[in-house]
Amino acid sequence: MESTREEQVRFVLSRFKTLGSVVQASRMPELMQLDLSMAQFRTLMILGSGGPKTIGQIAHELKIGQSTAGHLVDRLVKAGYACRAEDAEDRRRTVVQTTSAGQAFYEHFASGSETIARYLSELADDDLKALYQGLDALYRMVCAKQGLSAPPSPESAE
Amino acid sequence: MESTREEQVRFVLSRFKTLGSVVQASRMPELMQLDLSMAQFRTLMILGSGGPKTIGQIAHELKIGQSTAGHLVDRLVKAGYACRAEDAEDRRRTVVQTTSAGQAFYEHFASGSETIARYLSELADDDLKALYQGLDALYRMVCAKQGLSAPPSPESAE
DNA sequence: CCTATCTCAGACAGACTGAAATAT
DNA sequence: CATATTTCAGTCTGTCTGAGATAG
Repeated sequence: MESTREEQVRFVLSRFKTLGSVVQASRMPELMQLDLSMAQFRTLMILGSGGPKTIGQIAHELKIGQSTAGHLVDRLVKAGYACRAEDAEDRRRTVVQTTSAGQAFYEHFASGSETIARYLSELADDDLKALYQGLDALYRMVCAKQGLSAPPSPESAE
Repeated sequence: MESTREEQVRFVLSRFKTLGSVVQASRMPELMQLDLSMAQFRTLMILGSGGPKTIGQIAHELKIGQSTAGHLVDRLVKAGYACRAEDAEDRRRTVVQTTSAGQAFYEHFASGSETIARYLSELADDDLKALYQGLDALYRMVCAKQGLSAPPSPESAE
């Protein structure tokens, strides 16, 4: 491996790109069958990434009226992707969150990790270790740049 | 690093998951502004991943009528994400393909590699090398499992 | 005549709004 | 009374279909 640093960066990037295409391909069947409108899809993505939200918060993030946001949530609930619960602090508020089906769908879309998982366990020992080291370093870089919470040690991994 | 293989697999997977969430977060602004319906979005994903297609092929893949597929393509063309060209072999056929804007959107969605690129170049040398080795091994595993073309050597990356 | 696409007319669903009703 | 959400018209846009027109 005698390539320059710059070449290595380009190479890693191209691998990320290719693996991204594989993950995207794994998303296609679900995307085809998905019976959600774009507005509903957006709502599901917001709930999946941002956790439970009130109707008002959803309306604000999507820049639509509360009436419309309520309708969107209605449909997500009917489709089984979201559910409502009363807010204990203020019973006027309804907190909306993903169901397990909704969260699973979001995660499949966000990371496609089930797709990766199928290949990962068959890697050679030293390749797995290398991936371990490289991804962890990348993760820590992302955390640092985004000012996220201190990188948890390997032991606390999900 | 004294973890077992199984722990390492779980750890790598959790890192993929987290990085996937970061990439997903980077997709949100575009997703919010995206003025495409779900049917149009699906069509764009098909064109982006599968290359140029005729109206008939698109209709078949989406399991809709050719009339509807034609309308969907119309809108993608108006939105600037796709364009039509005559098929040289059979001038009855119209070949539809993504514009550069459409392809860029697809790739942003599929891999989110621009997001990764921002962090990659600042990794320490040995972490970058490790990522290089690990991702390449993973890529080769994917190629092997999917019976894809023989893994190109590092030099032919991209 | 056959095939690929486009055009047209019409049914239907979802998104969205603003105003009024309800609940806390 | 103020706030969060729902309900209630009503409009608009997009999807989809099938029949018929057009082109190769």
